[in-house]
Amino acid sequence: MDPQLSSLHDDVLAWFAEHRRDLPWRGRDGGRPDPWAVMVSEFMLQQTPVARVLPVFEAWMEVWPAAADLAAATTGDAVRAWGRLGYPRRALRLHAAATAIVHQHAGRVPDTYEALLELPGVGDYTAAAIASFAYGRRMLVLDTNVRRVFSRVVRGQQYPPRSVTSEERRLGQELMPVEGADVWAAATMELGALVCTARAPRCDACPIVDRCAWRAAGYPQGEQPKGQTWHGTDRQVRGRLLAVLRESPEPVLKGALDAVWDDAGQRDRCLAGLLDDGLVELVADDVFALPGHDEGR
DNA sequence: AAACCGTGGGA
DNA sequence: TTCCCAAGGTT
Repeated sequence: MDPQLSSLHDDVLAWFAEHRRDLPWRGRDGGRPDPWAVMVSEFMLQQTPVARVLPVFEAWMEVWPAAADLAAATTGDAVRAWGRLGYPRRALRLHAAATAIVHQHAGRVPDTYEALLELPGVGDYTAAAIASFAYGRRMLVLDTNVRRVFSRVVRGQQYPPRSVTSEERRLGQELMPVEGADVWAAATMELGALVCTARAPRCDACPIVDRCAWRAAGYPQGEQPKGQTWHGTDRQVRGRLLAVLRESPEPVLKGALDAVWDDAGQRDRCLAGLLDDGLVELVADDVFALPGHDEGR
């Protein structure tokens, strides 16, 4: 192997060995983690910071320690347990994935990228991550952290392209070690999360700062990806509506939902959208709840 | 393929 | 205070 590449691996892996966080979905003392725990964590971590996932993950695994346990619950229970993680459709998709695992995979989380990709809510990143972290398969795991690290170190640019390019895949494959690709994936992700951060990178703590093309180029400022609007959007309204239902143990009257937003047209459209998505259920005339409220179990 | 889908902590 | 953005996926 290219000796320069080999020393890059060594430096990143040595840094990881020292600074690796002991997260509950990671395996203990070198052993493989529980695939279901990996899967739950990956769903929760989609666009949500580790610190906010931690307590919800612990509670979730306590209640539903296996896919079959979640599949036996109602989707409403899943949405409520999801709490304030955001993007609650992920809770529905995780529930649907658990159901598919029970019915089509005998309750075991699939161990191939292809089978994982078939599950609801599992895209390229999540399929590769589960196959890698839970089963040790040699997969290219390209998350936002890895893409940022590679963009800076190799391309010399502050930010990666908006969406994954074939060039990034080619580079990622090239850099991926033959052995221990799973540890390499975790290490490069961790480096991006803890050191090579988006906002204020801690280059003084970086194990490969001397090889960084972005640093060598004098930290040229890339174009900021344009932020998403928030105030006044349907997402904000949906969030408020669902918060009311999530925090109420009992179904609520429409009046309680009407109170969260002035614009009645937008409010009703959002409520209809939530019903359509399966995040909310109509219990009776003008009475709403999270789905499965009266199903029992 | 661009737009949509939540939330809250830190800079 | 405002803005950024965090282990993406779906349509």
